[in-house]
Amino acid sequence: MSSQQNAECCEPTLSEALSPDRAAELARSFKVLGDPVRLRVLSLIAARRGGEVCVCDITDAFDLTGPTISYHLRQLREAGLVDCERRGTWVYYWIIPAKLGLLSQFLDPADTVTPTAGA
Amino acid sequence: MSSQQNAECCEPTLSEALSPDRAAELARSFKVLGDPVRLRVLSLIAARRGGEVCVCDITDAFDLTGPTISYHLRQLREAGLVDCERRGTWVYYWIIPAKLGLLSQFLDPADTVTPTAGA
DNA sequence: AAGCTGCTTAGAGAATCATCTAGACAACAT
DNA sequence: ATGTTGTCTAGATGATTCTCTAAGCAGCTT
Repeated sequence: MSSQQNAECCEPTLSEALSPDRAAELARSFKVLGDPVRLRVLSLIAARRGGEVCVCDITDAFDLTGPTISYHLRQLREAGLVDCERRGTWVYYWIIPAKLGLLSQFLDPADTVTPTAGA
Repeated sequence: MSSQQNAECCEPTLSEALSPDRAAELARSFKVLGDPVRLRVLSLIAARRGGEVCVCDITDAFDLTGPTISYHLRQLREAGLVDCERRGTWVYYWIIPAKLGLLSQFLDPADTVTPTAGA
């Protein structure tokens, strides 16, 4: 675990020029979000009251094999978007809101120069 | 142009279960954001005072050929993240804040159940 | 301990993607 | 009209991705 390499002081927004390193880091997160299955998995986890979902429930919700779901969960995990814990037989996943918040804020147009009304 | 197919009434957030169609639509946007070059291009456009950037300025900022930049700009355009207009010799690009806002809000953890502190 | 179930890892194959070169179109200049 | 410059399209290619099957580990049950 520990997937944050370049934790810098300030969270970037689109309105500030992005260094190549920072861009690569953010792009990796967005790329992980850029798959419909992963987005649905993430949504399924986030929508769950209690915040935790068993892998078996996720697998049941899709027409995909277990290994495929496992692959997508790993992508989400390695991107720092979710974390998991084994409890006995089952493995439970939950989302990491801080990471989502960082990405959300990066895209937030409130922090971004509005075109044709720029200040 | 006109890339919004299923404009529904409410913008989705992660906290609500995502339909496969909606997930596919959102994933396409995030996939476009999931490339470091495109993210830097978008940042370069968004950071520009006045909100508009000539393609030639973008191309100059990268160690990539013109066609490659053009390819990425097309991806951004088809995702509805930017739009462009030709003015004489040059083509100018600007971002579309509404689209960014939609994606930002989708990821906003304020709209999302916090794990272990769920409602 | 032997077997069963839940989940992950390993490896393979088809599809998609990012990049390039070559060529085309658009607008301006001479 | 012809040439020059800015941008885009077409086609090709190596790399990456998503999915599967097969096999492995972890923990429970008997």
